[in-house]
Amino acid sequence: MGFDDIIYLHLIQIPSGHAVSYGYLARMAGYPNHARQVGRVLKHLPQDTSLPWYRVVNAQGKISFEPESVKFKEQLSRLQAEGASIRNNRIIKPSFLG
DNA sequence: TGTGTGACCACTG
DNA sequence: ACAGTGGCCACAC
Repeated sequence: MGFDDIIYLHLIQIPSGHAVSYGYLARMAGYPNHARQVGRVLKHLPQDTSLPWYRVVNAQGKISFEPESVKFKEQLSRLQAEGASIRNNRIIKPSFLG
């Protein structure tokens, strides 16, 4: 079980309609200070993955893609489709940030 | 071995 | 609220 696998296991625990931060997911998996590595893992997921990568945002509650990018729009629409509460480009509750 | 990079974060002014 | 800064850690050259 490598770091990536641990992250996957915790990633799939995030309930629909919720979002967590990279740092929260890292701590959740037992790796404090590894927020950047979580970002690296998600970046390398295949395009057709079934994992809920879009439920991970940064500690400010914002999507970590350029607002005009395709990925940004996909993440936003997926979150909206699940009923995540979003105000002013920020993911609000229900979510676990920090 | 050294260096630059990044889907990050906390702190500061 | 926002930008700058320093810290963080794995990975690719």
